[in-house]
This record gives sequence, structure tokens and C-alpha cells, in this order.
Amino acid sequence: MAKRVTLADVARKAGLSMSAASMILNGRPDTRLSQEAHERVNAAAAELGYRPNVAARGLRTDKTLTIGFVSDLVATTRFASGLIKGALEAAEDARHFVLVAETEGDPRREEEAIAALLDRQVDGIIFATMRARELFVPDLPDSTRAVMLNAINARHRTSVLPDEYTGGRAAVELLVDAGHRDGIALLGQSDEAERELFRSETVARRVAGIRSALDEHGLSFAREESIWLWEPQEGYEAALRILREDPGIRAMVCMNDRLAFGAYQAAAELGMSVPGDLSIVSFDNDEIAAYLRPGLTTVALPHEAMGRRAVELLLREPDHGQSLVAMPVVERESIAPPAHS
Amino acid sequence: MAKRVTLADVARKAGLSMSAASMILNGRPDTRLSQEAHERVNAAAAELGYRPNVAARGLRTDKTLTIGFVSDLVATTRFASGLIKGALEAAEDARHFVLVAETEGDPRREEEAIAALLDRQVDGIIFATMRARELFVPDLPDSTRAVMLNAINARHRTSVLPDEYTGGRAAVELLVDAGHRDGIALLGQSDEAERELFRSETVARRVAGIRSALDEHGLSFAREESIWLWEPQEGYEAALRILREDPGIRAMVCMNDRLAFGAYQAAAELGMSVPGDLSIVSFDNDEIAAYLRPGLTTVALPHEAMGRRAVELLLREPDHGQSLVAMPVVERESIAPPAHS
DNA sequence: CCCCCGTGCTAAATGGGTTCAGCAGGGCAT
DNA sequence: ATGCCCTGCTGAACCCATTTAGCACGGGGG
Repeated sequence: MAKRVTLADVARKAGLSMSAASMILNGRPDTRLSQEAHERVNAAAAELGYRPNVAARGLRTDKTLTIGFVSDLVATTRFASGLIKGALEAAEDARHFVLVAETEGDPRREEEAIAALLDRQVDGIIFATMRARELFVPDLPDSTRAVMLNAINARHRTSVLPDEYTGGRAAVELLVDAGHRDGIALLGQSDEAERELFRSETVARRVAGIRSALDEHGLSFAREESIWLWEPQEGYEAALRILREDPGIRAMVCMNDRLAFGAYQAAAELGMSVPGDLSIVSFDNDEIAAYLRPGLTTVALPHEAMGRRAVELLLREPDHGQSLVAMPVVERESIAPPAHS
Repeated sequence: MAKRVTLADVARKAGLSMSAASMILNGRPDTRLSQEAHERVNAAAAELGYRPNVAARGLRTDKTLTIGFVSDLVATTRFASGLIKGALEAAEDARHFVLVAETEGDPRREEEAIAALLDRQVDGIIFATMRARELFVPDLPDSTRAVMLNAINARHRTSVLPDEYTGGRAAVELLVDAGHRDGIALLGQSDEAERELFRSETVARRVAGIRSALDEHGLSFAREESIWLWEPQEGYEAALRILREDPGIRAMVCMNDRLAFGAYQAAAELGMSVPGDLSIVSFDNDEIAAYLRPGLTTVALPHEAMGRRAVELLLREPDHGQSLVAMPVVERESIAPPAHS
């Protein structure tokens, strides 16, 4: 294939200078170039299939139409790949491209990744984490914009976070609406047991939302089970314990879908049916939520919407505030009215 | 923060010309610059924290230390995100960066993505698909390298694919080693029913491997069930049908883990235990394989290794051949010797 | 007739680096 | 003393675009 077409080729073909061609192709206002010049340049560019060299342009203008996406584990684990998907979509809509780097949370790799992104003159950087947390960010040039995605940082205040408080409330409302008043357990969190621990900013908000809705209805949990690792095996064991020791449990709020998956397995083992004997509501809307039988009703982490939002904020002037993205309720079949015993 | 340090700053500080500084920093051999000049330049660069501007260098050298990753749905779905993870890791090891684009298989978006990557002067492009298939690739400049990842293309012959044939054989060997000789079902594929259909190159090889191992042992499937959509719901229904109609079934080869998940649900519903009454082996090593109880033994898709390999091939001279990556057997607890009835 | 202004366009500087041709100056052979 | 080579370095072109200052020309006013 032939060499790439450059602006010089277009100018030559149009019989004008590169300056004229450049101004016309960029649609600069207030140039006094004639109508005819416009036509000749546009025709030449179209005919030759001219596309500007982004790097060369960036050298001059400091805009590369490229943004950096630095994450600990987001891009490459299934848990939060929606973040990157949303970011890619929004970037494409804005005719930008995304340079992706994963650091696994290692500060040295993070620093190196940022330096490498700056070497490539990115217009801005999105910092994403899997578990919303305070993220260390090295110094950036003033001209480099930054947006925190599912993360917070003291210096870079523009953050995109899920609206966990409202989401937490929604989960409780689902059970209450179905008629549950007592016999509700919380699986995965016990404020008492975790007083000294801090999971993440968003988990704290989720729990606060859950408790506020519960309070509002004058209700309280019959049981709370602290679980540090939110995986199916742990959920299974804890649910089994709860259900055995406390036969009055009729509903469960699980802190994530993998715990809920474990709870399903425990219920099955005890011969309890979901949702007939046990209603379950959960958070995240993981892949497995749709695979479970019956389908798991869950309050979704809006990863794609968050990724989109982050890019949109980055490309507009970042506004230095927290941007909360609504968590949609995904209703499936895991909630029913309590059986009257 | 101050303006970026340029080569001119380094040269000035070292009291030498930019040319000298450039040659020294790039470690050019056969320049006759003095030992002392080397030391002065290196010291100046280190002291100022100089990093070359990749875009500017690329303009001259046509090397940007950046590669493009174009995929249909790989990056952003949990199914194959390992591909991107491996690619990112290998790129980082080679001090390269990755520009990611998703096209959802839309040829227009694909063409646009490739053009945009070329605008950014990438050194090469990896084309990845979720389901290994023949992928259309528009014209590329001769200088742009291409590697197909989980895909094949007539013009660009360098491909990275999972070694499905050997993987298929391995799945059968697992059952045979456990003592299974008859009552084995195949869930998800029936050559008879799918004569006219073509899923993908790799599925064909997987099936060929399965059949070759079976033949070698003089065995054959007691039952084959064609399923077009390999999802849990479909697996559940098909497995339920098979197990009801054919009580002699003692083992199942599932074409993927989601089908196996459905088979687990069907077995549970029929009061059969895995692996006591029914052994199950499967493919992919999805997230759910580890979550199931008992753990699902499965032949893994080596996504990360494939992503790595693709980058390595791209950065060396691509060799115009298919590179097969071994599929590791992940042994868990879903296979046991057949109960003697 | 001269000056001024508006119109339509171009030359040249710029961004940050790489690379090639070649320039000074010292040492050596003739 | 002349010519030549070797050493150690620099000037300038080049990559591809953007941007600013200003040139040439024609027309109108004084």
C-alpha cells in the first residue's frame, strides 16, 4: 500500500499552500479564503482519503484525542469490565481513543504507567479501581485532567461513584414492599464485628442506605453475619449457619451476588425454596445473578454508565465534585411475600 | 507543575548539541562521542528527569511503542477479558502501551477504529474476537503488522488460537481415566444435527479432538444433544431431558461451563449427586466453574497466555503461522468413577 | 498621484525529537 | 610544509501538522 497521504499532498493537489489547506480542513472561522479554495481543498482531501496524523497535530496543539485509563484490576477482571466498556463507548462517541494500563495496585507500576501516558501526551487520565478506595496519584502536570472512577483522591476531586446510599435503600424497600417485616438477615456485614475495619467508601454508604431504610420502617435485622471475603463458599457457610440456628429467617439481604449464590446453595441443602421459604435480595448484578434459578433480584452496579460518565466529565471541564450514578434495581424472581407461618 | 523537560534542556545543561544528546541517550553505537560527553548527558538527563516525547520521536522514526487492540467484544465482556489482560502484561514487559477499541463486530466501526489507530501511528494491530472466526480486515499499510487473536484471516496469517484439538482429547481422557466406558453424553453438540451449521473454527477442532480420543478407546457417546445457545438455561433443559429419558447416563461432556452449570441444576432437581451419580467435564474455565459445588473440572481457555503470545508475536517479526496455546486441565471435584449398578 | 484598507493567500516559525553530512583540529607519514 | 586520516562534535534537514505575521494586489478617498 502507498505511503500515507499528508497535508502537503492535499495542498499540492489543490494548488494551494499547506496553511490554506490546514485552515480550511479545520474549519477555521474568519479566514478570508475564497469559496473556491474551500471546494478545491475539500475535494482534494476527499479524493486522496486524507487523514491528519494525530501525533503531528498533537505536537503542535497539545491535543491528541487520546485519554489514558489506569486501573488496578478493572479492565481485565470480569468484575468491573463494564467500567472500561462504558469508557470505550463514550470515548468513541467523542472520537477519542483510550490507552489502557493495569497496575494491580502497585505504586511503582502506577507511576510508570502515568509517566508513559504523559510521554504519549494524553489529554487526560481516568483512574479506576475495583473496590472504591482512596487512590494515590502522583503529581500530574496542570494541563492534564484527571477523573477518579470508582475511586476518590484528595487532590483530584472529580469522582464518579455508584449511588450506593440510594441503592442500599432500594434493596430494603424491595423486601418491605413484598411484605417482609421481621426475620430479615444481613449477610456479609455486621457493624459491630467490623467496627475497626474499613472495606471501602462505597460499602460504607451501601450499609448506611440499608440501615436508613430499615430505620424508617421501624424495622431491624434479626441477624447480621460479618463475612470478610465475599465469595460463594463463605456465603454458603454463613447462610447455612444462620438458617440452622435461626429458623425464623424469611429474607436475606446479601452484600453481593456471590454471597447470594452461596446462600442459594445453603437453602437448597436445607430443603428451603427460594423465594417460597426464603427471599433473597443482593447487590452488583454479576454474571451469575442471571444464571441462578430462580433469577436473583439485585441492585446493579452501573459500571457501564459510570465508565461513560467518567469520560464525559474528563472531556468537558471536570467539575471537581462527586458524580453519583444511580444503581438500577434488576428484578428477577428471588423475592416473594413471606409465608405466613 | 513546570513545563516538560525537553531534549533541548538536557543538551543545554550538558553543554552539548541536541544531536549529541540524542545519540547518547539512545545508546547509538559507533558515535565517536567521548566518555565524558556520555557522562555529562546522562547526568543532565537524570537530574532533570528527562523523558522523551513519544509522539515527537514517532514522527521521525515511525515507532510509537504503542499497539492497537481491536476486538468485537473481548475487552469488555467477562468471557474473554483474559485476552486483554495477557496482552497488557506482555506489552508492559516490552515497554509498549495498548490502544483499545471495541467494534461489536460492526464493519463500519471496525474500519473506523483501524483508521483511527493508523492516525496514531501504532506499530501494529491485534485483531481479537470472542468466538474464533474468520475476521474481515480492511487494507493495512505494509508497514503495519497484524496478529489475529482467537481469529483467522486469509491475508494476515499470524494467528493465536487455543489448542482445542488437544484440549478436546484431554476432556475425554479425564473421564476414561476415571473408569467411564459407557453412558457418556455430549451436551451442546451433535454433528448430525449441526451438519449445516458452523459455529467456529475452534469448536470444530474441539469436537474433532473429543471424537478422536473417544475413537481411540473404542468408545462412543450414548447420547448427543445439540444446543445452539450455550447458556445455563438451555443446558438445564437439555440435561433434564437426557437424564430423564436415558437413566444409564453416568457422565457428561459439556461444551462449555455455562451448559455444565445448567446440567448441575438439572442433576440437583433429579436428586442426582455430582460426581457420585453423574460425572461432568467441561470447557472454558469460566468464573462459575470455581463457584459451583462441587467444583467443576474443566479444560481451560488459556486467554491470558493467548493475549501474551499475540503481543510477543507482534513485536517480534510475525511468523505467518498459527500459534496454538495449550489448554490446561483444571481438575476440581466433578469427576468420579462410575457407580457400579 | 499617494496613502490606506480590505481581500486572499503564503512563508516561516513552531512543537520535540532523529539522523546524515560535514566541519574543525590534531597527529602522522611523506 | 603538505596532504591525509581520525576523532569528536555540530548544523541543518526532516517528520507532519498548526499558527502567526505579513505580502501582493486592487479599489476608494484625499
